[in-house]
Amino acid sequence: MASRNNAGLSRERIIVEALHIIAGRGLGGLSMRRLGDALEVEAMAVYHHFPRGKEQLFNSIAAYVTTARVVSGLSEGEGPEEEELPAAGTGDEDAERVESLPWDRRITVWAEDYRARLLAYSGAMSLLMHRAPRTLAEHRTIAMLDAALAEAGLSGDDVPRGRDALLAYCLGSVGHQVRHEGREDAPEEAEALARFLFGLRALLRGLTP
Amino acid sequence: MASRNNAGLSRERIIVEALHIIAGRGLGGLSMRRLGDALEVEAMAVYHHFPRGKEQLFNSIAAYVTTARVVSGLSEGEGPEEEELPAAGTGDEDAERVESLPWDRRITVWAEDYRARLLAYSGAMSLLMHRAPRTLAEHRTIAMLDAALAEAGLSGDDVPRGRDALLAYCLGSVGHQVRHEGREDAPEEAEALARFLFGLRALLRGLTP
DNA sequence: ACCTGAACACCGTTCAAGT
DNA sequence: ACCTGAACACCGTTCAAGT
Repeated sequence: MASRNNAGLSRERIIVEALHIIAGRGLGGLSMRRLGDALEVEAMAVYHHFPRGKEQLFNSIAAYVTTARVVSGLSEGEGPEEEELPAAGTGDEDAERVESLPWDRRITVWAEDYRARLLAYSGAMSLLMHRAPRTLAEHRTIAMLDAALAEAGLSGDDVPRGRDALLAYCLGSVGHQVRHEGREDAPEEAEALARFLFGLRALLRGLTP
Repeated sequence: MASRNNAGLSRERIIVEALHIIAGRGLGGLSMRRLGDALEVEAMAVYHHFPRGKEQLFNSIAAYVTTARVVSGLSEGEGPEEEELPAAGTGDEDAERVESLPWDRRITVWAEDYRARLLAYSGAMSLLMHRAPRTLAEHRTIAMLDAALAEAGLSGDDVPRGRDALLAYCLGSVGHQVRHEGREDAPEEAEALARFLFGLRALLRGLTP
């Protein structure tokens, strides 16, 4: 309405605002026009930052949600559908402390963190079902899981299989939880976390040769 | 166009046609108008069978997808958002044969079947992230899993926790698979199934006290 | 480079009307 | 009971234009 170029517009600001709308009104409540309003800009302005439109915005949201603490802007990937987010800047001491832990603790720390992130943006869970943008965070996660599983004694095909089992379990655990969120027989967060850890421990135990 | 009352319209026909469209053009490609066209009916005719509109249709699709072989029509649930689908009619001999298996085989048979069903309607996976309609099939599945886990030696809170871990793993495993479907580093179905079973065996082993 | 504003084709849903 | 058809408010996206 007031009509002034809002120079602050950036890919990250747009994504954060989109996640805000998703949190408040659900994924179906996110429209380009509403997103524009929230950013105090005409809806069509976001097309300048996401030329391939809502599809690209969704991919970027999926990348953002699955990526550890974001630092700066997003850089355009070279592939047709790629989005890249740089990961953690300030948490390097944490990283060092984590690396000295035994393999199962390392996986557990990662899993709790991943779960918390997915839960924080639970309104975007359905986006993750059909988008696996290649991010730096994904690459690091796989490397970390594979190393931990190798340390646990797995080898050969068991490593990618065990790693996929862990990724699937975390994704599914959050999916299962948000799926039941509105129901009166759904456990509260404390019990949901307890169940998550119970299943994770079982999976880790069963994975060990 | 030709304009004749297509008396054959029913809830199930609508759902099946909707799943057809979803399979072909994705969830975003399903519109009431397109659905009407496919059913050779005006779009507004489906509102007579789903008075609460697309939201109710989505809930019914979620119920349909998570429910074993459907037999007849869908009956209206009494709760505000409930949909009910009757389960298996012809498979009773199967059920008897399955009941005589050891607990871990019973769970594995169920898991493979559940996975296959989710995979068959993989375009609707994102619908399942925010809808857990109470179905007869869900109730039976929980009863079966709880009984099997009790037989395995679990007791107390470990039973619902173990059961949720299994449900979460199956959901997440399919989610993880369809999530990576377009990517060139995605395993083919044979390897995907192998990974699914590998993780399931690990989880079952880890769940046993 | 970054944003606007009008335009177009499409969408979900309501409602009065037909049979 | 079951379906039609017009209408309304909204949507994603394109494009020419502004600065």
